[in-house]
Amino acid sequence: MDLNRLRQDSEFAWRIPAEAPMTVPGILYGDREQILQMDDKVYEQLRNVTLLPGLVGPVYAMPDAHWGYGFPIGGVAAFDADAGGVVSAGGVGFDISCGVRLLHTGLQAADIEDAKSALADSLYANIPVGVGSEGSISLGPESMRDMLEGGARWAVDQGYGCAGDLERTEECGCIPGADPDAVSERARKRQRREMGTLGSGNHYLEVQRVAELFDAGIASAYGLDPDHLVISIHCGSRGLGHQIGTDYLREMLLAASDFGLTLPDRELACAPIHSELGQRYIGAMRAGMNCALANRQIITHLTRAVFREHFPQAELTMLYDVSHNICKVETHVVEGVARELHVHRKGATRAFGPGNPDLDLSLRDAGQPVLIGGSMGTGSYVLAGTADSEHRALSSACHGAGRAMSRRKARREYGGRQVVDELARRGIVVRSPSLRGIAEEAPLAYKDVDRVVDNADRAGLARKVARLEPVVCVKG
DNA sequence: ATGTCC
Repeated sequence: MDLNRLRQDSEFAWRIPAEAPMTVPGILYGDREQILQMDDKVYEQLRNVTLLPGLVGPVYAMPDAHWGYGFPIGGVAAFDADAGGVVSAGGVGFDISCGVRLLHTGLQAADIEDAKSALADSLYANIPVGVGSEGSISLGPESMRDMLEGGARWAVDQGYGCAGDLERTEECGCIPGADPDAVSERARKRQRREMGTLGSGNHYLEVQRVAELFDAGIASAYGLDPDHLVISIHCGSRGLGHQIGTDYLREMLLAASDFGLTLPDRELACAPIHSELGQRYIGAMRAGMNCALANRQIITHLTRAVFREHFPQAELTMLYDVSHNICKVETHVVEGVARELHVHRKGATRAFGPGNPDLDLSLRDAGQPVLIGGSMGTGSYVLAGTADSEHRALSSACHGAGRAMSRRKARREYGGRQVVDELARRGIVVRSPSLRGIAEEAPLAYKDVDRVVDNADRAGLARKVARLEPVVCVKG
């Protein structure tokens, strides 16, 4: 990216000045080198977002930002419904409510050293993974509706997990306002047999070792101890979310001229929040969020069953579950005024600071756990939302390492077998149905997650708490 | 991300 087009606000914040016809500036977070290496497409896409109506405050790009569909991945944008604000299917992304759930195991790294391979085999055998993977659960029309309305709460009612899980899940596991009738028949059909499945791409289930702590106080509040094992589950709303995205992108594009919207990019198709279409999309998107929450809840249940076989003493309890592809209605103080905003976070993690009433009391003093998935074979991180993150980026932080090269290029550069062997030499056991997928997800196809997280911390988006290293990885 | 093109 050409730094000459940016104004440097601080060591870690770069501004696209709000020149007409832009109504708000764009802010990119990261160090000089990161911004320099960012694709020009991120600049172009972030600038395009600033041209949408009803924006409040700057639009933001997180340090892991890269080229996405319409909005950059790692993008944050907030709209005021009463000021003509819009909701955008491309601003949420195709994988609605993709997110990360982190579980404690109570085990130490040494406890599983001799059983890593067997554990990997069991996890791989019991948790469906890969493109089009199906589980043993099949939802009829009534159950589908209940799931779309109930989310993880529905899953717990069905026997997948316990009430304690919900206290540690965003929205207590169920976002209100979901509208199953706004979800197409095709979207539901695609999801019928996909509950409790990981999917493909960058989705995974990892057993990880707590490798380093950066804030002992918050780590203690989160129950993170050195050398303890945790489990990260990264997945979303599978075929249902994807179909909702596809359906509404098409509909929003066709309706754009009726709304008098001139789109800077077809991929930024959107609808006024107050329009019938906007409201219908929000209802469908919330159903997609409940689907993702239920999905991660069922996978939690499957994971517990596997661990019970191998380690009867293990107790899998929740640290937290948070989405990084979603539009949420939140109150934020902008220029001294509290406003209700529709905050789009696409590849950006909500990072509520201490005292936020949405947090369970057990987490409220420490702030919200911000769960960052690294690339395969590299570190993952737990951060904490801070009071500062509110005015830095509407309480948002990065979501992962962020891709550094396209999937196609990664396939040309790396062999799947070679990547698996290399990770095995480092003691990381990988199971996946797709060597091609492994090549696309090669660690070097991603940005340096350590640097991304360092800069998220230094930019004041969230505070570093712990670094996690992979031990076992089940990969889509 | 995705029954990797209805």
